Amino acid sequence: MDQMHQLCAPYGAVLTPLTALSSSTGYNLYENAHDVQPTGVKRYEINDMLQKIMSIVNERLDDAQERKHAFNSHSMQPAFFQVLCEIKEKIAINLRHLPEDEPSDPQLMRLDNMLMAEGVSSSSSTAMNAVNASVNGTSGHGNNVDSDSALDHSDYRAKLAQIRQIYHVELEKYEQHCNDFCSHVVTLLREQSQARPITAREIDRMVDIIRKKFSSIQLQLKQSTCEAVMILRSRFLDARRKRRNFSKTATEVLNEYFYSHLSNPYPSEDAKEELARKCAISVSQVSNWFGNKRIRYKKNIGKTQEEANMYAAKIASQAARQGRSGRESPDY
DNA sequence: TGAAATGATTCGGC
DNA sequence: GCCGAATCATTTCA
Repeated sequence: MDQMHQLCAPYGAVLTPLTALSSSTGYNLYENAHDVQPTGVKRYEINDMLQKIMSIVNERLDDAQERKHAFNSHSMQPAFFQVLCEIKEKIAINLRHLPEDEPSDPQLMRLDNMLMAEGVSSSSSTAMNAVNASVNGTSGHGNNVDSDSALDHSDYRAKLAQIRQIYHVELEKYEQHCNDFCSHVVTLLREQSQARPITAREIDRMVDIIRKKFSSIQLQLKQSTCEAVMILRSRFLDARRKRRNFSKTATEVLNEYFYSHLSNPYPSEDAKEELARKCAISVSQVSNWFGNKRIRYKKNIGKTQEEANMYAAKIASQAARQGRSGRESPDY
């Protein structure tokens, strides 16, 4: 009887279900040890059975299998199963109180979106499109760097492809391990369901729990992949690292505009577009150039006077030439 | 090789 | 959203 108490102690109030066993199964466990149950099973047989259960973990697998078989075919097995059912009914976690579907992890969603945008977690063709868009589009520094950056871009693509490959290999490994572990647990629980009450829904629930635990590994993988992509991007696509001076012609065109509009060196949007077109750079580069020029002109107004005079003379001679040829000065 | 020049970015103000 | 100012990162030049 003590062993029965020890066995059931972790389950909490064991005496009640065991008492209930008396009425529900017809076995009276609490009468004296010499009593014989209605089925003819003596109380020491229960102790014997429980002893076997307790010692099963210390045994070799083959012996354990043998004992398990003995337990399953034991005449008291249905009664024991019934006791466990009643214990479970009283103390087990009620699945109805557990949320069925937890909302997706927002951090995981962000990482997924980023990996998708970077072309890491999408299909190969989509991935390459994303990579191309990222290389050609977001660098956004005009075309003055395009001619000699093709090599860098192919290097960038190669390294991104490497990251993508590592990510997929690791993800596959992770999924394999997760599936293996889940199927192992399912097999184990199904086997155990012969000895203790486990429903299919509870097994599914357990699989869900395991998958959620495993998802932290997935999160870590996605995080480190994102970090690798970020480092790669900053190394290859950082504009400041890729800075090239504008062509001499472009600088001349910008300077001509600046010094011919010295009283108000703020080109309109249309003028910026026109200058961008003439200089073969982007509008934002024109804006940057004028922003820098205004500040640096102001800072070094004495030093830049010579430059100002030079462009003033150039503009004047151009105007004179155009006047002679009957054409008006350029209007941006 | 170090200083100057230059294009881009960031940040606060309007 | 544009601008001035400060700063960064790179290129150019003596």
